[in-house]
Amino acid sequence: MPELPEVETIARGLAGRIVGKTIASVEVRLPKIAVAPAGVDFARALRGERIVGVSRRAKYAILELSSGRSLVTSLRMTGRLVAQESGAPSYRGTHIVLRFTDRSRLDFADLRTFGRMRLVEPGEPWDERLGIEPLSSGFTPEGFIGMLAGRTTPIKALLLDQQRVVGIGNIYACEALWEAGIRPSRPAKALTKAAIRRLHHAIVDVLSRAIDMRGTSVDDYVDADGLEGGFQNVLSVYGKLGEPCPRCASPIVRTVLAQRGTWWCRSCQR
DNA sequence: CTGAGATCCTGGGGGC
DNA sequence: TGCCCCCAGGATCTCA
Repeated sequence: MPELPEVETIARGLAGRIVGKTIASVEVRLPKIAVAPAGVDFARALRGERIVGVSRRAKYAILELSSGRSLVTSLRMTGRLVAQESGAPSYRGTHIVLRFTDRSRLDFADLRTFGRMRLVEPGEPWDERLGIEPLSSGFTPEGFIGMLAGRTTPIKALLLDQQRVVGIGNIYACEALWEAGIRPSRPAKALTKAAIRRLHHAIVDVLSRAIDMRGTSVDDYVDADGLEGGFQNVLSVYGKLGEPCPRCASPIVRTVLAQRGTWWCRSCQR
């Protein structure tokens, strides 16, 4: 599942591969994937656009286009955004192909077809409901304390809520809660300020380390060059049912919380 | 506002 | 071995 570190890695990789290129043609093989404003033809509108930048907001990769429009891509669970040279084979489930004037390509593949590429007009609000970026200076321990105040929601569910803090998915929610020593089911309002500070630090730490290691490849994630990340090799609890906790050696358990598999240590997460 | 549940898909795992 | 069934999971929408 591409979360913040994976999308950040993809965006950085794409920036080095496709910025400056001009779109010659667009092939839409599965129309529902390509979203455009009413009356705008996705493929036709993109033709002739030059890629002037690639960025990330939350779990979205954003191609900034020369007209001022943006191409906002969500990968959901199995989406892949890969820069390809001319003639390179496509991944299975490739639904949209951007062909550049130098004949290289940008492929969007998604086996489960939950992802989207959305063409956004200049100034069109598409991210109004997104919360704060956890790696921005605006994400402070004090602000995080205020965000959790009075909330009865299990802390893990709150971490997954993109209207609060963006970019955290199931993997990094589990890992950050383990690092902070917090039980995933704890109501947010029941956490002490000290625990919230630990969690704030753990979120920033886990996401930063995962970016340094170019993301976590547990399912389908690959970066813009088609390469796997490295953070799956240093996970502490995610997917580790029955394995010893790296901190206290108790076996890792799996429960379901907010409809998601949740791995944690009964002994040292309180 | 808040939280719960349904929805979308398909590969892969479990059961027999 | 083969086949069928069922489920995970992010974001969005509906409903209470």
